[in-house]
Amino acid sequence: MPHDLPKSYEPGAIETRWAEYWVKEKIFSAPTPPPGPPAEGKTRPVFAMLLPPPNVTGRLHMGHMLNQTQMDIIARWHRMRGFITLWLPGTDHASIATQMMVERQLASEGKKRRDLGREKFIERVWDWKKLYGGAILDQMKRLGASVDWDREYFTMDENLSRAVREVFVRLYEDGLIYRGKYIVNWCPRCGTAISDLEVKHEDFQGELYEIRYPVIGTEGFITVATTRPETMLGDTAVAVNARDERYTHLHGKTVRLPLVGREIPIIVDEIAQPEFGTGAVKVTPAHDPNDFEAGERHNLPQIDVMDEHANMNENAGPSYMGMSRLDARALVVRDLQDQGFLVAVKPYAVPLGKCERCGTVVEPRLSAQWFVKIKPLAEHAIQVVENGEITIAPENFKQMYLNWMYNIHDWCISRQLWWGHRIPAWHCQGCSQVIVAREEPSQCGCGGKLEQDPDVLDTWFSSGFLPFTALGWPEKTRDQEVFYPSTLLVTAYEILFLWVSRMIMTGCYFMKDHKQDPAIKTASGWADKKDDSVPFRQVYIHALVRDAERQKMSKTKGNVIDPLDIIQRFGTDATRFTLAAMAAPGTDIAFSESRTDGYRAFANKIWNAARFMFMNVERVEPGLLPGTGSETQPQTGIDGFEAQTLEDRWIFSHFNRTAQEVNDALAAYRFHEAANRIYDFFWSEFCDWYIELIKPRLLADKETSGKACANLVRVFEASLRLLHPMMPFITEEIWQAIYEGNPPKKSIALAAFPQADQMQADIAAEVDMAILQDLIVSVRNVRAELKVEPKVRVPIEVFAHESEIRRMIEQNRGAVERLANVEKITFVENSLAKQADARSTARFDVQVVYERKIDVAAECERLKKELEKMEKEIANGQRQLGNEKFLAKAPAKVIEGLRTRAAELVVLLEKTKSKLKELDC
RNA sequence: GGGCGGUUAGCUCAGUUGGUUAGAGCGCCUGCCUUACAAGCAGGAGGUCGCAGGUUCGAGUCCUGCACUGCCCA
Repeated sequence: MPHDLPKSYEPGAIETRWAEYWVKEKIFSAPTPPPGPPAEGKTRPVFAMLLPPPNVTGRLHMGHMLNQTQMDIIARWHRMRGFITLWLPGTDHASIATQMMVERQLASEGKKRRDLGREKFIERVWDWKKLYGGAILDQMKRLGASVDWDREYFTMDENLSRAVREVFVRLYEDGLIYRGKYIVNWCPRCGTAISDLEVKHEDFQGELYEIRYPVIGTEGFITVATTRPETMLGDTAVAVNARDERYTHLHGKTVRLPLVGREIPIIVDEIAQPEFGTGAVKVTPAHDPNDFEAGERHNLPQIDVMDEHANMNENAGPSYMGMSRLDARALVVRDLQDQGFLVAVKPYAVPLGKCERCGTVVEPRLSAQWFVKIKPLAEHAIQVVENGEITIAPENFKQMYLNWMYNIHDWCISRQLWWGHRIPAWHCQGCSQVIVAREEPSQCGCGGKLEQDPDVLDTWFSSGFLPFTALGWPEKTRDQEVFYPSTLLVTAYEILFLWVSRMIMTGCYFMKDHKQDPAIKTASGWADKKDDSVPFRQVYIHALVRDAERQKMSKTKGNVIDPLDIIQRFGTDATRFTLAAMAAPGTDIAFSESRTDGYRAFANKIWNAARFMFMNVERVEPGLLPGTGSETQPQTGIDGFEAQTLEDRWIFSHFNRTAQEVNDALAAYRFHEAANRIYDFFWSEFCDWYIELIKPRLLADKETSGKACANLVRVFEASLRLLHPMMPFITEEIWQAIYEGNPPKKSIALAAFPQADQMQADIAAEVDMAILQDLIVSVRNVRAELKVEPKVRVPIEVFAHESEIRRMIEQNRGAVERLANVEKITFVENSLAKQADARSTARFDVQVVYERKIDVAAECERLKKELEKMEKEIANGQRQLGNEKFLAKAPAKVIEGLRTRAAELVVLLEKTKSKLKELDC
């Protein structure tokens, strides 16, 4: 890495180069530390994190990018602070999505999955996976995600499949998995059951139909209301509410089901809400989950009138058989009308459940499925969050989690698909016994032939165990002792129920007796945690990335922002920085390119500052290196930095303050604060002031320039380390260049993250510098107002309130002259406040000596505005300081601050007034 | 129906447990190619913090109500 950086900052070239380097050099591999005390003394703390496995069919989207950027920042930050950092990557097999991909491929060949047969089809899926499956992981590499590629897993790998089988069998043996015929969410297009969480609800403008059923033995009718008239063909009762007096006389009667002719009872059940519709509802146990439960309560028959494609079957009767749900609805309504049973059709907002995957309207369907009995698992999972063994941030998601957990339902885990973990259950063709086993049983006890259950398991089922299966479970491994529980899980709130809650439930269950290596646990800061069964100690929920108009991105809306496109245009560093800087906890991110553009400018600024640095190193002292700066252990300060001047002391103090704030912000997952703080430090402090202030020293004699240049390099190098987790690429590029390709570590990612130290704060330097900056800005301001030609150097007169301030300004007069374009500074003995074109602060007055007249009217207006503001503030201050209660109750610091300010304001007010008088306005 | 959020500068958003003068980026206006950077530099304008009450010595921040708006669950 030579010092001569290209003139323009081109992120593309440097980013792909380092992304490849990190992978090739295995910078992020985390070898498992052996048991027992470490050879080199202290036990290193551990930071472990599981990458939420992207779907193997997936392509990187903004959500991934935000998620991974945040994880990467936290991972790199820990690694640089000396933690053994394991970030474990992998992909999940995504049963439905992957199967759909391959089916689509087959369709283009004019084939169907059943033509191939199960075995051949699965072979095709594996072929597909090998060819296209890893795409998203390659995209991750472009992001610089610092995962341990050596440990990459795929949820269908042999060892993970075995673990899933083990889990299933144990849960079954423990009575937590059962099989039964229940109403499930059925997707007629995918041809499989799906879980509650995979159904997305939305309201749709439809109709509420009122249908009258003749009451047997009377001339009367009972009118029911329904949004799904076609299901009446499967009705087995009509329900009314006990407290609904309108129907009391009908209790115990039966009705004749129109179109079908079946005699069905009127039942009394809470399912009928007097306020809804007519107060009476039809009961269709085979086609509605609530009706199903009512049917159980009243022992009603279940008549399934549809097939797996949601077409009407023979139970629907010959007139409707073979029709789709919607066609049947139309015909049923027409027939009801023709036969005089239709009372009314009213517009109604119908809630519809749609398949998350394909958008087809879900059909509640009666079928035999496998379920997890969830309540027993939920108990512990509620406990560990309630008692803080797992923390969820931001806090409001904790409540969301708990609410959901309190109301959790059993989980349907079987899917009628081919691709996935096949359920390890065998059905005897002879005695219909079900055998659940780890290995395929040879035959049933009755001697009958066994057939394996055709269904596979929900993909989330297997993902739910990853925290321990990815660490070698069911074997007891050293990896588990070291890395379980993991430290942190970062994810979007959408995944909170789908995945996070399930990991907590299963982790707590299967790792109940697990103990983390106590030395590592203590070193990592978790000594106070009692429960090592949890899959992670902390959960951080991040926001959603929306488009610039705050719309949720969706393919159908066509407003999807492709992160790779943004990266292409602005660079990964700028894109990452945008996401970090906008990621205030709890608010969604409206991604705006203008921000990214701004952060590319920031990267460019860093680039050019580096060029400036190298230019000087080459001229002043080629071969100059910073202090080592690269111990594995965190270090404070800037190695080798020797403060010579005010600006040296100032930048050193500010660097320390920045390090403090960045560390604090990251510890609290306040990414935007960390990002903004670094941005401000690097640009507004380091570039705008420090570099400008040391320029003369860089051009001075050899000794002075050598020292100045060394300090410049040292602050720069330390700043790069501070920035590295946010902008890994540009910092690596420049850092490597500083060491001319021979750095003390293979990567800046392995160097030490700057730590703060109270002792390095230099308040005196900060105060002096603030005054100096104030003076320079004042002069620039007056120059602009007087319309002094930019190139003209002008003399100024300065009155300092205190001799120390005067001395300080004298010592730094060169800075004032250079940065404010001043010819000469003359100190005067009396206040200049009366001078109309002077600028005043509580510590000094400054006047530019220039004959050009000021714009009196404009100046008057400005001063009046200022005066008004001051008076308001003074009044405010006086009111407070004159208030006994305020003095009694407010903290001393606030009172003192207010008094200091009040004194300043008195001075300023006088000065402003005298100027106004002088101007005669 | 139940629950959770949001409303601050033209735009996008910060503002930690109430505490001195409410901030940033982009945009806008004025002037500069000052040899690191025009992806830049210097200066500037712009806000009764959604509305109405309340608590407090003190409210953008806490409480109540209202309006608009987004999301989750059923």
